[in-house]
Amino acid sequence: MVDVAHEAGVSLKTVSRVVNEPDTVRPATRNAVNEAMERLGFRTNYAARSLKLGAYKSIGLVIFDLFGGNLSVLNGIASAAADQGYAITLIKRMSKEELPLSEAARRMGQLPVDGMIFNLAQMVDDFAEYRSPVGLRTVIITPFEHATCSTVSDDQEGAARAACRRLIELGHRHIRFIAGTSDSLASKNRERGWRLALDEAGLAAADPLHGDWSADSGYEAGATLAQDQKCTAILACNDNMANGAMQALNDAGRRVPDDVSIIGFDDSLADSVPHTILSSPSASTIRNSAQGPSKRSSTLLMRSTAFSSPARSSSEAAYGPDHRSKTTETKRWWAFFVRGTRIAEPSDFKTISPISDDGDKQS
Amino acid sequence: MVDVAHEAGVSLKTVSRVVNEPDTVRPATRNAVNEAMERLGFRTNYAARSLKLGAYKSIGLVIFDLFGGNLSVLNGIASAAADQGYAITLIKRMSKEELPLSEAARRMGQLPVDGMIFNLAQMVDDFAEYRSPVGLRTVIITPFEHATCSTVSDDQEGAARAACRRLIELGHRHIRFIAGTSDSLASKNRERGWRLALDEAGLAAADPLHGDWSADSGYEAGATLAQDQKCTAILACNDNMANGAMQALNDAGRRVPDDVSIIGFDDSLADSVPHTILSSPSASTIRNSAQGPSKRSSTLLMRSTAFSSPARSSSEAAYGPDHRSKTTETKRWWAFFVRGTRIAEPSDFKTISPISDDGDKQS
DNA sequence: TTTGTAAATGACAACGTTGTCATTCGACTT
DNA sequence: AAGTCGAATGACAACGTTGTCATTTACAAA
Repeated sequence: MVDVAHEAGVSLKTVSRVVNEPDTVRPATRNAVNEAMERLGFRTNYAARSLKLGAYKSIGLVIFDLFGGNLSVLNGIASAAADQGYAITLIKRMSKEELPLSEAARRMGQLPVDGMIFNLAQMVDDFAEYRSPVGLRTVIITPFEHATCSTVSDDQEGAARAACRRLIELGHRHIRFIAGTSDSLASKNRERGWRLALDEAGLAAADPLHGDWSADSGYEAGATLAQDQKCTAILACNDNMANGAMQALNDAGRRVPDDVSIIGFDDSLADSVPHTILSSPSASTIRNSAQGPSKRSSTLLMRSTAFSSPARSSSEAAYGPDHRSKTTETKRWWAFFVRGTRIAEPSDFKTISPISDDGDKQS
Repeated sequence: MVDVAHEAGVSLKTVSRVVNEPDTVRPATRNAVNEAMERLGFRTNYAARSLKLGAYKSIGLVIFDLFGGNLSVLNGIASAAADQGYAITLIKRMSKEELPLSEAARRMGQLPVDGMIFNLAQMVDDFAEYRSPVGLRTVIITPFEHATCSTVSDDQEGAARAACRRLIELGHRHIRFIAGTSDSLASKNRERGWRLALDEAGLAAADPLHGDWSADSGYEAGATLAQDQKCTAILACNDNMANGAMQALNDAGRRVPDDVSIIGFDDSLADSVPHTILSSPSASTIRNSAQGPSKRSSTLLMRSTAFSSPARSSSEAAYGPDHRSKTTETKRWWAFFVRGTRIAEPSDFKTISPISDDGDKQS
């Protein structure tokens, strides 16, 4: 910058102004400075600026893998951050055990970020006792409340419940559930929603089947369910498994959606990864979007880390306890989708599942 | 840090040493400092450190969307970076037109990164005239050579060629191609490889069909190809389309793989997004991994931006021309996969496609 | 106890920017 | 032409860390 100032024959501060508040400097001067910058290939030194400003304009994202719903989260946060001129800095968990919250926070604390978002797809051991490093706000995407951190979550339970309710309204009586991996929070909550809807209707919940999110595991579950002649509807915990189950049912001679209705959850990027629904023209599924929590969490974070005071110098301000408010939100961000298009209300739903009410075999 | 030093009764420099080179400070002192840090919740200020060191230990990644192969790239770079203690900072293109290289570079130049990687899934207008900002090395993942930037690329052409060759070896004579979107570089190169193999064998290349990566478009193409009775093998530009085509063929009464062999390309994360192959138990496909270029490009970048001199002060060093070497690499990083497992050589391949050599209709 | 030597520690400047506040400039009024 | 006032610019310190180099300390040998 000193070179630019010299080249343009102005002071350091003027160069700074041209960069940050061009309106306050005369056009002639501004042009001179801009030309000098161009000539010298000047780029502002981000470290120095951050040092002065006390903020990085970047939020850290700890994500546990790059798969399904997590991708959606990454996508949503990247977009929301970009809108506010924030960058996102990514830490990905490598192996299953590797990254408890505290360790992730420690690593993130080393990086130039103003705050961080944990996308907690599965429960970790140190969730309860985790405390965010002072001065580095944490927002956790999880359905559980945390003692000190804000949490945000899509209402997966409500989504599953609504879907299951709709199936019940349509006359289904034996609705089975294909769960995801047992460590998945989303799977747990969807299962809870499914049970809830059945309970409300006074229906019994047959044992859920357990998959691992893969279409293969869905196929396996579907093969088992094909034996259950009573079963006329299946709630699968993601679309891969729904797809697999559908194949298995077809292979077993049970038609989808004629004999059996299948509803899946799709956390993939709705616009760019339309694999399940599209890959099988005869599939009947619902989607729920996971973009809500990601957008919300980044907003939360960016608001709270917005440039408040130019620079915090007193140790009290920098290291003192974090008195900012904590938020706990579990909202309905999900929505019903059929073949890529959003369904306004579950009432539009009947297109999905023509039901043979008690026609077939139901004793 | 000054608070920690005061609390522990030592100098600033000693605190710095405890953080960076703990071995050089006596255990007693070290403990005192560590306790003080603990008590005060001290985190090193990354901006200040970077300011002194002249490096951020972070690489920027410009990615055009979060889909298919790009995901794989993100994954690979994130892993490689983490191994070296680097963070990655992500910029995602929002809309189709939004982000030419120069604009992306400008934005990235604002961020605390030591270098950047462009994952160029499609050709952009300003590719040729793009020049990386001085002091901020660029590596581009693309099959094209660039005048000043290093480029890295998986040999997509070679992969398609090898796949097509294998089909020819197996007796196929009419092998058709389903292309991806026309702006895709990968699609272009795979098409080239397909043509090459056919040329080499003296076979004619029927017009390629054009999809948009979606299974729907693959279905459509498959429906068309089902009419072509001569066609016994299909090379689809990704697995989604392969899957769609397979469905269409099945629906048209042509069995896969009995009547028609289908080979797809899968750029998804091989380990975590096994949708196509797994979703259809009867599919026969190949995969090629895209992790190679991502790993290589980040290595390239991290090597070239490694802490050379503690801090660059002279304007010559900071803003002078970039004399570092440029690399252009197009390697065979791809590999054949069948149902999730790697096939050592195309010779293991015959399991895929039982062929009715000239039995059927081939005049 | 004294000396010699290596290890441990400290004082201070510097990294490149921006905030504060003082100063200079330019244009408009009288 | 002098005076006035706001806009434009500049001088300087400060942000929190680390490198350099000087100083102190600890310990072993004499």
